Amino acid sequence: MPYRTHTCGELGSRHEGASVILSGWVHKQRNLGGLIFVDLRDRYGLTQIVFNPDVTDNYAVAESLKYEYVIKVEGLVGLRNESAINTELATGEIEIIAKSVEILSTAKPLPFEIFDAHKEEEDEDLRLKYRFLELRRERLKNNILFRAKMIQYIRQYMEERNFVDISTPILTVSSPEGARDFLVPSRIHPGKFYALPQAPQQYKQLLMVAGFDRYYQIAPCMRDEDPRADRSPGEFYQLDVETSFLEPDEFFHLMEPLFIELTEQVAGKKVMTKPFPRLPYRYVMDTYGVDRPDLRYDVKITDITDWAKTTDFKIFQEATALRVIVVPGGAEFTRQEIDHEFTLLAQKNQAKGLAWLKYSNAFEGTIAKFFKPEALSALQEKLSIEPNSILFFVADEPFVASKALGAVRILAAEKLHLADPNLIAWAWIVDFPMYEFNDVEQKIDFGHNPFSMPQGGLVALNEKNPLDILAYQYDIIANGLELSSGAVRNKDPKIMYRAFEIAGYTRDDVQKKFGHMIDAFEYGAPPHCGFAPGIDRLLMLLLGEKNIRSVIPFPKNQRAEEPMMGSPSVVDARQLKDLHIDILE
RNA sequence: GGACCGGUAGUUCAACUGGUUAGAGCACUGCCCUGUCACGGCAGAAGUUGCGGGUUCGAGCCCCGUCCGGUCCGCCA
Repeated sequence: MPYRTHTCGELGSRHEGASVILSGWVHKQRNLGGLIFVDLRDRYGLTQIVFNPDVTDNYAVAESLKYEYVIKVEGLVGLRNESAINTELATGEIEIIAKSVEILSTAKPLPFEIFDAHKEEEDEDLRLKYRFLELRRERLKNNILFRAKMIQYIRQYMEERNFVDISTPILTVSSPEGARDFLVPSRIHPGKFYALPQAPQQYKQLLMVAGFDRYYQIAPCMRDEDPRADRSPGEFYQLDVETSFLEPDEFFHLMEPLFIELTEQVAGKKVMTKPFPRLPYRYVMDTYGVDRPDLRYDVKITDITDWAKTTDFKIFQEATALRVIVVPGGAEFTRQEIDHEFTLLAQKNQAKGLAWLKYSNAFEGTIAKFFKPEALSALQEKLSIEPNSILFFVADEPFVASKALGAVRILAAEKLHLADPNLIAWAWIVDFPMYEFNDVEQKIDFGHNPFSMPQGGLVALNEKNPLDILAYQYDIIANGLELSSGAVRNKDPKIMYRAFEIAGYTRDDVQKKFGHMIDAFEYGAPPHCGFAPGIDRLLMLLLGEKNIRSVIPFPKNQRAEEPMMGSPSVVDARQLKDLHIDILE
């Protein structure tokens, strides 16, 4: 006898009278005394079972059922009476009139209920410890199913475009740049360590040298860094992509439809702007104060330093720069919110203060009296302010003003719900600076990826101020999330040596750390570029989840532990001895 | 490494300005109920208020320390 002839999600009125067998979990039960209803659940759905002492051979077993028992039910598909139809349920037109029931597995009382529609979330550590139970819940289950569907869609997209799926090593070598490595001790080589890959960056470039031309991989990446709400602790997956013989423009054209299709067809949401805008890094930093702005709402930072000079308000007049954002609908913010939330936030971002004016029919606010009517009407003309708006001003260094207003912009949008949850505003951020100044160490560092090609090549490196050199480096962003950075790679040994030299590395350093890469580039390296969007972040974006752990089947907690399996764990002395490791203390 | 918020029954939350025996929903146990679908009704069990110390006539509440969790900063080429 089979365990089931159908799943719990597929039976309907067309099956009336059929003899069926279903297996699944007892999701809900309603014992009316002499008649028992059970909602039987599997991953496909819910089906109502009716146990009736006149029909069910072993009714006593039905009476003993508890939540989350696994049972097998044999019975007939019956049409429900008109009044008993449940329109909320896919199988709500029918029910199974049970002839017999068998308990396949019992269940202890649960640490939390699976049916959670009306409850708040339990402590996350508890949910992680019983993740196998939380995965039975509708929302998490659907997220994991969506994850599989999205990955399948991506693979199909890539395969159709001649990309080759290639696995790169998990046990690899420690890289001196970037994040902290997870290390794996070697038994055969005392005192030596493998490192888990932070990303298959170097391998994918070597694959381009090998001639594979279009590579992709759903690649596991491991980094020993502290987590965030949008950053998975320890490990995460990237859609790792690299292509040869494509200009950045061609690369964007090749990949952009994937994100449009994922948005529209897989997630059922709307794309804000097609084709995706390409915004230079300097522009977005000035205009939005961050390098991954949420573009769903049209609130921009405007520089009004020229206007400030014409006023009599000293703080504005004497400022290096004055910048402003106009938030439509912001006139409703209270003094409490302005003083204790917005101002504090601006100060946390290094601004000395935050000035504000409300505008309805006229300008209002504590600083309004400092301005002549002509100055205010000039401001209105410049900014075309709609009634019921609030203006936030920061007078400071230009960069500080934009950064502080960028944070204020995000908070204001959250409070006013300016961002449409069904809209995804994709954009490419381009022209990242090749280098940036490290204030702490007082030296020039690579801005992002040291393997990026500088714009202008060797000439730019030799002749321009390093801080003015741009890289062929781009990010893809959406709704305030950075999905990926990417770049045209530097494949010219001469340019590499020079690029590293500017960041303070000697020829010897480069030879030691990246000698194998340079060596490879000396045997025929095609021009190549790529990127690596985070799978988990992509899911957060498409599902509208705020926490990255709700799109990962078995995530780690903030201390990088997995409470269910108990990792990381102590190991046997014997294992340590094999690995030539002594634990200090 | 740092900042902020939190920790009360299995679980989600209450408990007034420090005041008698720490309450409620769901879950759990027992009984009743033949058309429920968040079934209903009656009864019951369930607590070292994270832990340690202090202030007080009296602490879930105030203070100090500590542990744990979440969010953020640092960090994440």
